[in-house]
Amino acid sequence: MAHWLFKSEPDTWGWDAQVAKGEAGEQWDGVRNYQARNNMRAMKLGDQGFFYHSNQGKEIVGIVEVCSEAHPDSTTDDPRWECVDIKAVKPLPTPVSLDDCKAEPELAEMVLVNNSRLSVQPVSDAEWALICKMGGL
DNA sequence: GCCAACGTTGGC
DNA sequence: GCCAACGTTGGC
Repeated sequence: MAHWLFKSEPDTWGWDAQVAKGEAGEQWDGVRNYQARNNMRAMKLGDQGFFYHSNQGKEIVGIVEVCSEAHPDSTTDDPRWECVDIKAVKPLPTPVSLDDCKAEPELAEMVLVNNSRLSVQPVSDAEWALICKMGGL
């Protein structure tokens, strides 16, 4: 199973909002970046990802699961943009901050560390396992 | 609030 | 197809 990382500003769409959606989930709309879109196209039902708060907190706060594969983004008429639906699975007992990731040599290659502007990122199996551990899971 | 990094756009 | 200009993102 592939793993991912979704970034959002908590002011706009935070973990609490995601949790409030429950099992129904919510489309991860508003992505206007080809790399991010391509990552979403590659997602399969049941894939899991981290939910990251940018700007405020700058930490991974929870785990989400893809509950609908890529479909047209309903917030635009532009057919280029697609998005997946995700639902909250569980919070991390201990949020893992960007600083924590930077301080961990094994995460030096992480996209979050190297290309923080990409809003939907792939996460390797090793990174996934390590961050879950760091988060107290 | 600033600014560096990055991606996209559009003129040529 | 190149590249300068512009807009956006996100860490600090």
